Amino acid sequence: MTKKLRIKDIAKLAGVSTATVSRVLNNYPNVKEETRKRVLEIIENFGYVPNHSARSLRVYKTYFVGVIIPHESEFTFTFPYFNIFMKNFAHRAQERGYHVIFTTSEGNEIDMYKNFIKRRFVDGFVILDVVDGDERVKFLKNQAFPFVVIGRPSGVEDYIFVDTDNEQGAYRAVKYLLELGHRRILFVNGPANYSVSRQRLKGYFRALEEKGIPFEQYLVMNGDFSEESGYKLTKKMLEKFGRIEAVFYASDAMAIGGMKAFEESGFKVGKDVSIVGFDDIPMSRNVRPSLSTVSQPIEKVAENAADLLVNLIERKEVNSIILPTELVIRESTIRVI
Amino acid sequence: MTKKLRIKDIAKLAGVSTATVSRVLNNYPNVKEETRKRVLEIIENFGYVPNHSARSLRVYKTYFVGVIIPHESEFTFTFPYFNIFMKNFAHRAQERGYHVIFTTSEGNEIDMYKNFIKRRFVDGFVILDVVDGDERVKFLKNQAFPFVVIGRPSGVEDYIFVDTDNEQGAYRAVKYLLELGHRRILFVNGPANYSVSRQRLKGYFRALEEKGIPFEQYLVMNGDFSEESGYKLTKKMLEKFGRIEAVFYASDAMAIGGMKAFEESGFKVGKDVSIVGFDDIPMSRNVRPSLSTVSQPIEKVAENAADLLVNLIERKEVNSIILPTELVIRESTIRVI
DNA sequence: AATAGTTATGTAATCGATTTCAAAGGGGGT
DNA sequence: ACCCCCTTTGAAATCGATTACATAACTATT
Repeated sequence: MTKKLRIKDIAKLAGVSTATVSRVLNNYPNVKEETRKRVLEIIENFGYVPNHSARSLRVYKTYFVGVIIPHESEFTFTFPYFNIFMKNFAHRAQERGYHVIFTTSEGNEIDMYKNFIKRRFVDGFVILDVVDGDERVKFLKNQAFPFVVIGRPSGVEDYIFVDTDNEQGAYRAVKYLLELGHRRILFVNGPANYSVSRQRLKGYFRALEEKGIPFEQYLVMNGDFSEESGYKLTKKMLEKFGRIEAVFYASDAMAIGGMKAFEESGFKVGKDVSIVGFDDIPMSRNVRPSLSTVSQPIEKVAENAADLLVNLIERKEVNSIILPTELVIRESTIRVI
Repeated sequence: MTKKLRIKDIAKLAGVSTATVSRVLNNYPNVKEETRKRVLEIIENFGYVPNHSARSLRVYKTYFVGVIIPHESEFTFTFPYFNIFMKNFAHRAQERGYHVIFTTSEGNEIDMYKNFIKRRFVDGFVILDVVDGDERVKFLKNQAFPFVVIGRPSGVEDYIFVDTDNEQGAYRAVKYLLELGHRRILFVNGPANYSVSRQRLKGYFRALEEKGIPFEQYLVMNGDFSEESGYKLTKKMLEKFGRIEAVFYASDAMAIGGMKAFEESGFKVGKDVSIVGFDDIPMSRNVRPSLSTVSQPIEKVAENAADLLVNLIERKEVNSIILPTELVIRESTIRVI
């Protein structure tokens, strides 16, 4: 292991003081061009890089941002593409000079955040998997600590977020089902206390309204985004209604659960019944029939989240962002007129 | 934001020196019980937590470990369950007092590691997605920097790893196909320069040998673990052989690609042909027919990796670990005698 | 040539912990 | 009362950077 170099060593080698080396490192203006060159050359030759802890201690910044996931959370389902998010978030953050600390929390989440802040582990947080009135959002807001929310919970105010246009996505999906000729469209939504659920319901409502079709409360139910809940709710609906024309599910996982239920009851999805999901998880391309769904631009969500968070930390101007979704048509839907 | 507390403040409040507070914080023996109590109470009351950078600087340890993923890597496929790995790895590391820094690298990977080491970002690394003669392994070994490898590459020596028993897994899968009555079993392996491929080939070979069936080189081919490569190779085999009894794929993704190819050619998987995958990714449960496969204990791999890495960092005794796999029988296989 | 105003550089303080070293305090034995 | 030894404590150095402040060196102006 090459022995460690300190700023002092570089200073001695270049025949200057540590202050000058530091000025060169941090691109200060008042350094003679000749000196700057000499110092940079030595830094380059010896491959010197400043110690992160020392710098961090002095400037009171860590250049780290935190991602904390509840250990029990089924985030994989409620926020699909988690790894794609992480990859793109970390990448963009890194381009901006920050690194990501990833951890899971067990029990009291807020304690984890408190601890991170007090220890000065990170300069900011990104918050995933939020619910209405989210305690973490309240806490961080209260602490005036930089953070960005993925999603758009209600019951808390005045925070910076990145979200996809759920209302628009649901609207397009339902509108498409209507255009195919379906009239009675069931909607298996997510949990009622999620803002995404509220937004998707709005979209569902708007599409019906536009076509002059009355909204019927009994056609809407709440699952928990999981495959199992999709399966169970579909079973229940089949018992209740006998025959079903079309269903819009608020997650691909629920839609896939629903597909199983239909098959078991002898209905062919994409022939006897049309279904549309939400998320466009990889599996949706591979189920038989492949699933028509609303696709979310996760990469962009991640990149924007990183940008906003860094801007927030560096006190630049920031504005929340809503990204458009896209309807992907596959085999699970069929025209009836 | 509650104003920040320093060890000095706690010392003053408790009427002792900072040295004593530090001794209490770090559980040193020579502190009078009465003093310890008083100091602890104040620490508790004021919610004091030591600054991480300062501590880090002084003790020359960061209590961080690094996970660096090549940005272009399709690790999701070659190492499925990436998020499950991360979740469990981070959780166990945290239990041991360490946190995870996650990042992606672009271009020269080794530079990234160098940088992390020189900056003293982390105390150790875990390395995923390794190939034979992996440069990162060589580099870190050479630097004598603590690291743990997931998998077991050849061409590099004397490193600590956590691996699943690929040889055993392949052996069980092929043995099962033989027991079902199949005789000519094709094998779509992974890339030849991966140790997992070599190990799985060994298992395939052993199972055949045990039944006295001669090994035929032309029945084995190399894909790249991706769904597409499974599809293409299967198409090619169908052209070549006309009819196929059974295939063992070295990844579920390839097996699922293969299923498509069979269906397109009019063969019913689980009736006309038996196929077995490897990995047990979530999708395998949901394709039709569901996929028989070899399941890997990712959670345990992750936990063991964290334990080994921390032990390595703390200079405790460590031994590499090989974890058993399990054969999961579903609908894609059928008995023929 | 004297002076003012920049520019370039160095000295030393600082960030907040841990740890070395020295010394104070307390108890036991003679 | 004295000495020794062990426990407990504090003062000050230290980790490796950045930065406030002081000063030296240079330029420009009169």
